[in-house]
Amino acid sequence: MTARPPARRRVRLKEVAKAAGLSEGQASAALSGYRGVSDATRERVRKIAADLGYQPSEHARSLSGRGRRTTHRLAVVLNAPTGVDRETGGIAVTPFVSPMLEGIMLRASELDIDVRLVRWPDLASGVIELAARDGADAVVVPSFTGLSVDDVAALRDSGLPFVLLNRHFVTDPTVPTVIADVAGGIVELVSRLTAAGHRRMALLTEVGESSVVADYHRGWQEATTGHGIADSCVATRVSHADRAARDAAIADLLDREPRPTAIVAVDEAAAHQILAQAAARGITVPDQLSVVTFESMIAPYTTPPLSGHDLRLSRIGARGVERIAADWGLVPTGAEGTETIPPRYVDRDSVAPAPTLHSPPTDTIDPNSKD
Amino acid sequence: MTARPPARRRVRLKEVAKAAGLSEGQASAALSGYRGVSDATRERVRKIAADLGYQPSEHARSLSGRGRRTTHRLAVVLNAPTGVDRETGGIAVTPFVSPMLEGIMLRASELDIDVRLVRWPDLASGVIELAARDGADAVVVPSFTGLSVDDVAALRDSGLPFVLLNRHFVTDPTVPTVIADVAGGIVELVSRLTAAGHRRMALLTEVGESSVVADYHRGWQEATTGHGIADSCVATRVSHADRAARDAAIADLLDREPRPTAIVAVDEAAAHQILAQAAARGITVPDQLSVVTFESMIAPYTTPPLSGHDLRLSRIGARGVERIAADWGLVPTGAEGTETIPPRYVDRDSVAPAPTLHSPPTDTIDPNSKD
DNA sequence: CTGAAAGCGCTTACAG
DNA sequence: CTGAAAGCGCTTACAG
Repeated sequence: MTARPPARRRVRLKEVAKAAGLSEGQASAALSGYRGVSDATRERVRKIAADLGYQPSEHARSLSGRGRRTTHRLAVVLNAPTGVDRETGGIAVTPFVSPMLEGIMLRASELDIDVRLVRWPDLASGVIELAARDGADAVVVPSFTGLSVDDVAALRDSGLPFVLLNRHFVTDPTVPTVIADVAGGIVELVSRLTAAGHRRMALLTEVGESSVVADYHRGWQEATTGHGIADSCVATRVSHADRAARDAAIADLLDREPRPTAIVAVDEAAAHQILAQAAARGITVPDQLSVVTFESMIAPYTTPPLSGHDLRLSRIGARGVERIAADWGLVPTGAEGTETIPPRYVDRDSVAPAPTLHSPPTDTIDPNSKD
Repeated sequence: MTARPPARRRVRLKEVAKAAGLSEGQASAALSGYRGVSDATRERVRKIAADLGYQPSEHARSLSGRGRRTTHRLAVVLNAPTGVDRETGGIAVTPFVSPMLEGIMLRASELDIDVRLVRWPDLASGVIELAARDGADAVVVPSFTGLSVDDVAALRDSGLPFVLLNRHFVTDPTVPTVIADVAGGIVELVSRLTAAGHRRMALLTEVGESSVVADYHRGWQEATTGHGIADSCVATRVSHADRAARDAAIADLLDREPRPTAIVAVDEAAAHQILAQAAARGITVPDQLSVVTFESMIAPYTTPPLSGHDLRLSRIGARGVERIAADWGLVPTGAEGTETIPPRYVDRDSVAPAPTLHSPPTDTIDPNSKD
């Protein structure tokens, strides 16, 4: 049991009104209503309320009136399989969701918004239930991999404002969403690497139907084709949950002949594994191999530190909250439909110009190699 | 603007009652009241409510009755200086608070509890205000470094259940709190290192008045004294925010003669810095120097991977929520007062038996050294 | 076991 | 600009 003394009696509006010699309606208007009240009395009532320590009940407030400005409640819907946390014994959040959630919480805090995490196997009916019982005033859905257009329709039907995070529909750009511009990031990255002389590159992403993963591949396709190096580049999908499979895919990449001179691993743990396997093979990074990632939690601490794009996921979470807040009139209205946050490239130490030798180590060096 | 169709009219209790041919009071009792209702009608009303899609209003629920079981709102109070997040432009959460917050969110989600982050320079008045306006039903305070006994008194006065995380008062063990048993962790660690032959050890902690830091030093004092090696051990406090100072302190530790054979750096970024400086000096880890940390986010990815105690901060957050939930009758009552979560030691690769040479490298080896 | 009423703490038409 | 009343959607005494 935690400490709990007798709760102090709360000050009600009635008492404030009485102290001010006014009716409740008057006091209410003076304090928060839009009804005309003379500045003098308004000021007087404010003062009295403050002195008495009056705090309006949020429940009464939202029950009366037609949903006046009160505290807003935001539901953050997590999709089912995020893994079990052995610490809490409950659900755990993935490395991708974690920073988004932090951005959500922080921005919500600044805007006085309550947040509730909810977990529904069935998003559609769940959200409608939430809406019906005052359980939430809006919904934000981070990284809902399996989200379908039907789910979005149900979301619309619920009447609740909503926004999708890191999930979008190319077929319907009007769906409110905030995503990282990973396609743009990949395009920029391929240009950067190409400029540094790289021709043989590899992309390693997650399997699954995620729209974000699709973006990586779309950007990759565009960029490598644009630079005329599509034939010497390879894009691999692997399940990061299956460590053995992931490590085998990495080994395969490293043992290829000719070996890629640059590998882009979206997942930073995979990038770390590339560093480890490269070290085991005597391949030096970045001299013989450049490695880039799209995460930035452990990147500064690997050997060498991993260069990469920071997806700014906490910013995405924060922007999601702002989109909702704009609907509520809490902040100025900004973007509509699909909104894109550009990733930010951070150069650490794992990227260097392509090695001039482009064949297996046994070959001689050809300094004039152009492929 | 996000999508927002005309909100569907909600089903009210009155309509359920009418459909069932009962009064509102009857229907209410059948659905949720403790008042006697025949099983037959209860079942019938339930069915009708479900068919109609009835969802009780949480606002009405908590406004009427005397605070019946409805959704609970938990305020998480963050202390002021947690740093500014350049991503969100708002406050950011420290590496210590982040996992606690995640544990809180996750466990709260499972128990259907809303969470709101609040940030108050003045904890006491803030909490009282929260309580008065229905802004929260309980408060959890993670890592409130500057928390005083006066603040705790104010917390008690608010009438809200509360729990402190990672902060305790030895002078008053009845204050509800959940902390990591860092003193116990240090004692265990010193025993482990002593058994591995280490005699010259160093502890690196944060400056400041934190009760947790005090625990580290208490455990260190106890353990090194108990093993009779207090004279050859050193405990250093440094501000981790001041990188230059931190790095200088680490350099000082590494350049000492004789050099410590084991360094315990609570902060893992500091431990990483030790690895980096050791590598620069040609000191091999773990052969010539063992390094241990008390965090575990980047630890698996450094070179070599850092051994260390996992403080299980997300578990601490989850337990904090459970303590509150027990107050609300949501879960069975458990611990009272100060509750301790033992850290878990994870051996990676940065710890080895002490090197037999105990003098500067220029000396000869004395295999019989007993210090 | 059941009906009809009062009331939770506010806000907002509706009259003056 | 101001008073007095109605009502938000529920629950809980209070009578039968």
